Amino acid sequence: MATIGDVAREAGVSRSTASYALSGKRPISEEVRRRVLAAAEALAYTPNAGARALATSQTKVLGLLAQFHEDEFAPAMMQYILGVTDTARDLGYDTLLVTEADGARALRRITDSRMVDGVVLMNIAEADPRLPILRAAPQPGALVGLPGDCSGLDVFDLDFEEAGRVMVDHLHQLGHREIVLVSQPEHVVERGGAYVWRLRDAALERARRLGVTLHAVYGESRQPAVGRLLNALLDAYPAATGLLVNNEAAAAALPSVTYGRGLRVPEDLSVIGRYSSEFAASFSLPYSFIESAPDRLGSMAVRQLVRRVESQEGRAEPFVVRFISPELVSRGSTAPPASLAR
Amino acid sequence: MATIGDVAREAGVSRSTASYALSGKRPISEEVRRRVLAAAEALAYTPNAGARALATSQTKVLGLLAQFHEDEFAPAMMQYILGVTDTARDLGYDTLLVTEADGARALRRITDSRMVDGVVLMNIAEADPRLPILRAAPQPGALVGLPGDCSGLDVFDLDFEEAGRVMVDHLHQLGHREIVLVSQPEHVVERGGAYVWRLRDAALERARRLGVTLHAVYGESRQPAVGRLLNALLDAYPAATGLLVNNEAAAAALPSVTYGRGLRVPEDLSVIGRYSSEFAASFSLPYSFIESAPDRLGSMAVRQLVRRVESQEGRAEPFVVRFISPELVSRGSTAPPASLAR
DNA sequence: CGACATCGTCGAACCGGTTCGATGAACAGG
DNA sequence: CCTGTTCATCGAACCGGTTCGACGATGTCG
Repeated sequence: MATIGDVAREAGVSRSTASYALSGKRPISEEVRRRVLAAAEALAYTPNAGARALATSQTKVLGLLAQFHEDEFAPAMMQYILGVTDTARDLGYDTLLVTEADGARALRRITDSRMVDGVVLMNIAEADPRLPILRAAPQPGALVGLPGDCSGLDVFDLDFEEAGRVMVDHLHQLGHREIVLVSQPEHVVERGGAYVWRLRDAALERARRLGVTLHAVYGESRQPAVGRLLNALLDAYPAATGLLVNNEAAAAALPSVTYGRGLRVPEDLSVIGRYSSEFAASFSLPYSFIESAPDRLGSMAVRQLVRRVESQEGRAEPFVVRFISPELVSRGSTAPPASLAR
Repeated sequence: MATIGDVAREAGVSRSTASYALSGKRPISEEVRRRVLAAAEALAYTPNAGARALATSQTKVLGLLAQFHEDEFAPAMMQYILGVTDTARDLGYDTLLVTEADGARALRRITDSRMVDGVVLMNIAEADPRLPILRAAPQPGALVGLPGDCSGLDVFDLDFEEAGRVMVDHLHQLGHREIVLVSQPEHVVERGGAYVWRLRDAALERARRLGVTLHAVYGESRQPAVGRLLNALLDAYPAATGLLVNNEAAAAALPSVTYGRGLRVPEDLSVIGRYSSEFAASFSLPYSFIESAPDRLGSMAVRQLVRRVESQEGRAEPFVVRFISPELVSRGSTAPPASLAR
């Protein structure tokens, strides 16, 4: 493999001149520049990433820490990851994907060893053990997900509280007065998945103010448990006319449950989900839903991260906490309850 | 950040001695070793990855090239990726995930710059433009998926031909004589997705020999197109009693289609899919299926790759092409056709 | 008691880039 | 003609590890 020394020899100049000719960081005569570029081309020269990283303290690699828990729904993750890798590449960075169970140790490893210029953290928990490590790390970081303490970090997330209110408002306006909200499994909450109760508590609060009865329950993340749970819920609350689903697995399982019970959507039951449009398309979900915009969130996190990485102004800027406001995408799965129908 | 020079000074020894004490590559007195380890601990020393890569020509990073095409089903990809990253980490490697559209250029970039010690390629096409680059690269590579020309490469894939035969045999034994096979969209085949016609052609051949009528058609990868297609198929072949689905999106969409038509599985229609058990669980699919074992394939590819990376014997070993034999996981979605029922 | 292994440690070189200060040539101005 | 710039290029140092050969202090043996 050709080194810059080989290129310099081929072009008949010194190594430093070759370097400057290639980087353009100092004026070089047209003649020499041409010779160097020709030599680099002829030898198929590509700089050695390790050597460059050592010299410049820049790796042009970003870390992406994603955690896959047994009770989470892996397919929904893909869109976040693609948002990050695609945007990173557009900005000239490669992505180191770390899925290690011990996220804190993994984060320490890749930051301390200087493998990455910055890190994006996903699956943020309320009290995430990775955050103290990230704050102490020499590289900047960005979060997709809102932790309890955002200090010293850039944070991007869907506005789950507003999402909860939008869902309740929408059904209330149509005339619904008894609604069920299916959240993620209790495990997700115990692990610190704050977004679950952020949406739920906001929804409960809004329902209370509007005089709507809202039954908020934990869901399951797998079949057949999630199907059984949905059936049990519909049995337990026969008067409920609306169903809010903040749980991808439950949303994916719902069509077969309603078919099985002979329920028509929206005539017998109005449904609103919360997931990405990609997810909706993949799983053929026929429900109106709050767009969770995973690709946009991943992309935003990377852009902000790269700004901090690349400029000292960026590094000094105040930290941002940015919420995407929930957009309700209509698929016609809501209607006034049967009791109000003419 | 502490360097090995800092550790050496703190321990009162030379840099080389500190290095040997940490690596154990030369005998070091117990006393000195203790001092060095204590110093490293005290200073929270972590070797700089770039410097180490430069010195040893080893990065301890593997590249993972995955392509996401518009008309493919992204959620099914996740399991392959996890199989690779988890196994890589077990063996001491991190994973650089590259999803660039121009896979050939991306491959050249990460191999030429020596960012990775080896590469795993996914979504292999019959005549994959990345293969010549991989063969010329200084690092070894492993494929998940079977290309037209396997020379000089380690290849891992499901035995799709056998899968096609198993599916047909199974339905034939139950008494089915007219079957529909839904494959991936035509685009996937045009792009070189050889696994599609490997399964299809083997199934057609076996059906011919058994005197079974097999209608092989291209599918779609999205809703609502895939749902419409399934309905159209069931209209077009009313006498068909069996359905083979080599298409994740079609399998995911099938439950609502059968419910919608009032078809019972397996009484009115026997169904066999081809996907992973993870996928089946995520999407609540109630069908018997050929296990595509993405995590096992990813894991096998990484293990073989690491063997080649880490030993000169491994590097010299003959190249392997290894097929996972298709396992039919029963979910009770097949039965004798209604015409034979007592 | 001197020659010779053995053991533990050190210094220097190297991996392949980048970057700073110095140097020499060409040229303008006094 | 001499001085002072400007411009292009070079040499050397540096980033932070690893590794080879050498060297001094022991201990062993004749």
